[in-house]
Amino acid sequence: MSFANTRFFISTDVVLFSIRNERLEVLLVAQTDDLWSLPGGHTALTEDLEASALRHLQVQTGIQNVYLEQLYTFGRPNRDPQQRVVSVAYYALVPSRQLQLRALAQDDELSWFSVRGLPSLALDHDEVVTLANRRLAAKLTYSTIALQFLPELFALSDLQRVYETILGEPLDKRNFRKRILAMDYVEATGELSRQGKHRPARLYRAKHPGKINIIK
Amino acid sequence: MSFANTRFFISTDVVLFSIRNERLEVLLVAQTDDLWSLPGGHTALTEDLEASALRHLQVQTGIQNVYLEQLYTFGRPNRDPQQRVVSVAYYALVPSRQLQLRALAQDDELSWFSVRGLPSLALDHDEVVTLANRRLAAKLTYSTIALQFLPELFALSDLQRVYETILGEPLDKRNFRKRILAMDYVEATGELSRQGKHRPARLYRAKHPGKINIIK
DNA sequence: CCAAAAGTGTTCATCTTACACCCATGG
DNA sequence: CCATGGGTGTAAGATGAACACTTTTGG
Repeated sequence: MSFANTRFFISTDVVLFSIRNERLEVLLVAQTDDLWSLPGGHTALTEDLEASALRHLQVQTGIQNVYLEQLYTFGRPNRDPQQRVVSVAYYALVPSRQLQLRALAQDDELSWFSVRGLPSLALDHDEVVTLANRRLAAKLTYSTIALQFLPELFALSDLQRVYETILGEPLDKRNFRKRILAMDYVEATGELSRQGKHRPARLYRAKHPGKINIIK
Repeated sequence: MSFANTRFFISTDVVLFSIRNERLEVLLVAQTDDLWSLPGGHTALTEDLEASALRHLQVQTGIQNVYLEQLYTFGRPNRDPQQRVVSVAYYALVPSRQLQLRALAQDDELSWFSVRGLPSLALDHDEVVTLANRRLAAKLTYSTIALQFLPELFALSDLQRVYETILGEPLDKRNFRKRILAMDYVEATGELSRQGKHRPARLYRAKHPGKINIIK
């Protein structure tokens, strides 16, 4: 087996999710008019895979400090007709506040799209998004991953909205709160939100921010 | 970025599990005395990743027709000190009957090891096995994956033994049977096992063999 | 007739679901 | 004082856990 014949390009691609406008949205990079792709690109020979994913995300979108998790590796021989590229796909979650700031600072080669209304995507990126979406929904129900969509301080109704948006169905407020509090992975801060013309909400914080716990 | 500098070796490695001697065991390939590795090796440029995993498994162990699932991609820059290799790891399950036949037909460069008693492994293969073991245990509880360890016809007590072996704890026979039958993914065949000096067991078969269903 | 594994139901505790009203605030 | 979202408990149903004896076979 010749060496030259067994060497591959590797790329890392990131499905960056956030919750905006009560929808689950994905950040995409414009390739041409009407063709979009996931942020990502070739990995350097000396670079860790995760570092590669974070680097491309940073360069192309300015976003840092995200929750990042490996999703799947896509390697069909002709997924890219130009050259053989194996793509190690990741997904990442950012709070909506953080992302609104960054997105506004970017030019219009970047745009958010609802996962139910994606434009044409390069290569097999639609497959990647679909898989990431399924994984996210599954993980919601048995982990504390939802907190990654929220800022440091949040109201329980904010958290409920995250679940409802991703699962696509309304949840009972009392049962939701009971369940979340019983899990014991958030704690009340004593602070109140005081926004909107209604009763202020108590603000909570994650007990172990950045850490994803598996529950039950 | 130069082309020559961004091309990687890719290998596929397989954690092949089976249940032997009431234990969860893994098939390893001898590298040297006292150093073992997972079956696997370089992927060819025109080859699909899954095909690569199956090919190395076939060549090195003679085993075919296994349940195979992608596990994780390992790409730390110095995981292999010789050269930069990114490893796409898979795990596979085979019924104990099938494997006994094949294993006996092989020479002694292959050996089964209990997951609690592994020898020294090459590279990061111990990490790979640990992750595969965790994934398998998790998947047992929410899918029909356990059936992949059994032959076409099996008794419910065989299935129970699979669960007990992987989970490492005894299960209540009545509750177990109730649960399995309620899930409705196996059906009685009417045949009996008639082996051993005790009452014969009814034999069941998977309703959708080869297909892994997510349950509940 | 003895040993060994197969087969079978009921009870109690726990968890899950459904459901409606008062509270605090801003305008 | 009105509109808006925040906050709270209980009862009924579903699910899960504990538990012991009879059956069928081979030797």
